[in-house]
Amino acid sequence: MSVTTLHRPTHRDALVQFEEADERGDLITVFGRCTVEYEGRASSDLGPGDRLLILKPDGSALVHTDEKRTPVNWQPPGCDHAASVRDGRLRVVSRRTSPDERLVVEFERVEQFSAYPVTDPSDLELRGTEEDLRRRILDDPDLLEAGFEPLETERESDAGPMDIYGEDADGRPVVVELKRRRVGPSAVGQLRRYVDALEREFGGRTARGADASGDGTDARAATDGAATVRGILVAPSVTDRAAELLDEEGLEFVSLEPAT
Amino acid sequence: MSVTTLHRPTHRDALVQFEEADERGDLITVFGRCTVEYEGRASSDLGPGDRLLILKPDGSALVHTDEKRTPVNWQPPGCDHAASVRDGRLRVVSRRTSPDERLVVEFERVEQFSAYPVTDPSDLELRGTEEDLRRRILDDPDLLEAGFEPLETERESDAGPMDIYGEDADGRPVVVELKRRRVGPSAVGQLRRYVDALEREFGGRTARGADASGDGTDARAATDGAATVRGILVAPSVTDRAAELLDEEGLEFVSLEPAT
DNA sequence: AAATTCATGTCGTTT
DNA sequence: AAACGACGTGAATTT
Repeated sequence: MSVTTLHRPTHRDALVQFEEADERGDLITVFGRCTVEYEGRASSDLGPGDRLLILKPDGSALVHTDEKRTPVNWQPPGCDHAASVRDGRLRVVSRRTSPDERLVVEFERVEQFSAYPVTDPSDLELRGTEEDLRRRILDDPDLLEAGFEPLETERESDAGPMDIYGEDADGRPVVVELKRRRVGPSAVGQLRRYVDALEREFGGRTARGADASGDGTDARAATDGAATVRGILVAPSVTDRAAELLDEEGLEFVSLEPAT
Repeated sequence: MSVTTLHRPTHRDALVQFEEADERGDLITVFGRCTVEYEGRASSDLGPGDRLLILKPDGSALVHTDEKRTPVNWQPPGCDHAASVRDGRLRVVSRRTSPDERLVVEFERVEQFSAYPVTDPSDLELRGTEEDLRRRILDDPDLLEAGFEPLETERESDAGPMDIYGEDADGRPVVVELKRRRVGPSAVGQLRRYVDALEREFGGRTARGADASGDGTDARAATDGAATVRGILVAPSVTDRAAELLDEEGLEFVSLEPAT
């Protein structure tokens, strides 16, 4: 296991090492003054500057500047990397198809070329996800509200699969939408789509806007005879606008975090 | 301008170079066998493996494996990086506050340490964005439909700013929501929020669900006396589910791409 | 390959 | 600092 490094190599030398490292499946970095062109879903040009190019054996490419977590240009996994010397420059091209995308990095000078034999046997263990929040509720449904009974996760509907589907203490259907962090308007819209889909499915009418008092105790279910579906958004908190929307739509909110 | 590189340095030597590079504002890379811990908005653990750590002078940190465009662990810009030697390991900690987050990378062995004096005077020029799509329509409003007159961009409403606000040939208010790529259900929800907000503002009633024929020519505006707001989604294409939703909501779609 | 949704999303802009 | 939405979002999962 050894790292290959060239300092201020000729383009030709860098090219040779690139080919060998690519063959070995090494992770390659190239640092130097370069320009970058991208064409694909969008297109971009980047003038001369010093950047770090990273080529991974899985076919991804990253161009990093001195700022930002996000690369200034990149290519997702699945690309073919190729290098060549042309017009006195080291030219690296990373291509893929569907969608057709091409990234071209041209170095007028290479300050350093390195190749790393990367191996990573470990998997990331991540905690505090939406999945954890779901488990928390399924383990103790009363966290949502007393008497809640989860019946299904990822239950299918015309609007797609809902996070948790169940019934409340009165036997009314309940759709639960989970978010691991504070939510805005879009999460309310998402919950509403599920509630609407379920009410269409049950042949009931939407409660939307009808229960202006917001206490959720209107008697339509009795007078109307149709199932009134409750929608509950579960998240640590909501923004003001999302709270207004929830109110307008007759939807509910329960504050819960993924982990204790 | 020169790159500093150490091969298989002692932790002490790596530490010294880290301090100097950090002081200079260099971009630092460390490659070697390490473990990673993260705690903040979520938390994670990563067992031993060979990875490339990148520390940027803006305070961001990236831990890259041999796969993926996204780092396996990271810290956004604005963090303080610090290194130390402890228990025979080179320990790099990257911290920030609000939110409180901490990334700890411990190298049992450093294969290579490098420091790059990165400078990037160029700005990325990106084409094919939503902004380009907007300009296209404002330059030639007939692309949307004959007689459309844009009146305002980023017009404020209870539901937030809308992309384009204008009037059609009949003087009816029109909300336009732009997307640079194929859209799904959430874009429809977003457009609907703007339309609803505008109809509340105008004191009108929503057209939602009322115009089941979908031809948009119902006479409520006349019989009701209230302004009926039209909502038009502009994107290259829509998914089936999004098309159904548009239909249900009485909203419209126009196919347009950012660039010609 | 397309569709849908989560994400430690990140990033920019405005309040 | 919070809110809101775009992003060449990426990545996982299911159809």
